[in-house]
Amino acid sequence: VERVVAAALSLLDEGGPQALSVRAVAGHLGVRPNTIYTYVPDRAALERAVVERILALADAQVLESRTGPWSRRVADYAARLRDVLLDHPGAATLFMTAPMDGRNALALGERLLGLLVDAGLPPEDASRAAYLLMVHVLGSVALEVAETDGTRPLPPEALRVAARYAALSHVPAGEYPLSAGTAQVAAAWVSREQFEWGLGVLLDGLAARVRPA
Amino acid sequence: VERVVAAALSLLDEGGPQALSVRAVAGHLGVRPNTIYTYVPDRAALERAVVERILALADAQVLESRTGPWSRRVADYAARLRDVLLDHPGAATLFMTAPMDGRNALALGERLLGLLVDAGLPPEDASRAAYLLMVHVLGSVALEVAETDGTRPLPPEALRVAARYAALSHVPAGEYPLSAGTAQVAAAWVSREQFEWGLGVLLDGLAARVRPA
DNA sequence: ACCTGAACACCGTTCAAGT
DNA sequence: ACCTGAACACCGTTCAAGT
Repeated sequence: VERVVAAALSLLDEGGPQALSVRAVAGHLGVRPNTIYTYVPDRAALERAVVERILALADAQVLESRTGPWSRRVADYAARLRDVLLDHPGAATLFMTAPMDGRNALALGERLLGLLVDAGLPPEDASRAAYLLMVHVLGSVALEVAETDGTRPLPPEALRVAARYAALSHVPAGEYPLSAGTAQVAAAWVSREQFEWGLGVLLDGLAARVRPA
Repeated sequence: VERVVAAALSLLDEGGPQALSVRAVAGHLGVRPNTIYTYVPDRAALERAVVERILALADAQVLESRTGPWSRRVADYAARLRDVLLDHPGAATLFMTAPMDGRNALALGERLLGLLVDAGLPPEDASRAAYLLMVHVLGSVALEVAETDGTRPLPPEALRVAARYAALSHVPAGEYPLSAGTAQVAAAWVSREQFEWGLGVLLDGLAARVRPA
């Protein structure tokens, strides 16, 4: 089972999202296509397993710094998650598609919840906030990756932003004055800076919901 | 071209995300598969066209109420967008996959930007905020739809939440106390209430960046 | 438990050709 | 401009069978 998931992930890393297929995994293992069904019930399960595998990587990498203000700790957590996902761009789409219901997803969620409860959020709000943060991380990564071919490694951020800027220069300023006037910023929508700006807005909003200690 | 996109959308509505294929569209129009390439260069272009088509529906539905506080207007705008997307669940995934670079996407973005600039955000922040809001809307909808089969109409929210609650009841409280303790809330992650709670957090964070009038 | 051959009902896309 | 036949190189999945 492990080798099957590993093969699937390396196919995604090298060839992007389309590179994953049951037959390709079989080929990669030197085996006939139907052999895969000995290990995995169907393709959807294989995708869920890949998601779980990547979450395991994330779990290892997310060392919870117990120092600093809670907003900093949450921001670090989110940034690490993003880094891990961007390191496997071919698999990023799967996170929007395959339900994150495995053990590793639970473990990650529990940790994030802990961080937010420690911050002083009521448990109900902590739960909502955890999901809000995941939507931000997963959504940002998915949209960022969607503009690439999904192979690893991603082109450097500066290049991707520059390409967007070139494309945005064709926006007619007469018809769309605001969009044209902020093309520089819109080009950088797929950047770490945008991600963290958004995260900052989000954390400010959460701060207002922290109950006085 | 129009009939091709209409056929694609109705396939998605009736059969979910997997129902869209070049061959199925051809079949739906009573024509051979390769005929489709007279109208559209490839499958990716077809998907972009579907996205544009749905954005056109959204554009029609997003009537900008000029009354009320800016945060209310932005929230209404986001909620309408969400409604339109949830009304075509089979196409929701396409929004995380196909770049939103068409005319209708631009028009929608320009309107949102206008709303945010009127609110008093500096143009650069308005641009970042517009994207942040889109990530929230698109991300929330995609994750919400991912737990269904993507056919139209979606099961009622109450049913989807109840199904999640049943699944979450299996979370071991010993290992994941926080998750288990907030299962009720986590079940409702795929609800309008969660969407608007998150939107509220976001708007509060943005309020702090509005420059004094 | 692990693997196979053979088959079924599909894909996206290209090319030369016809009206 | 619109459509076709024929073909190529693929898919996911099932089933009966073999070790």
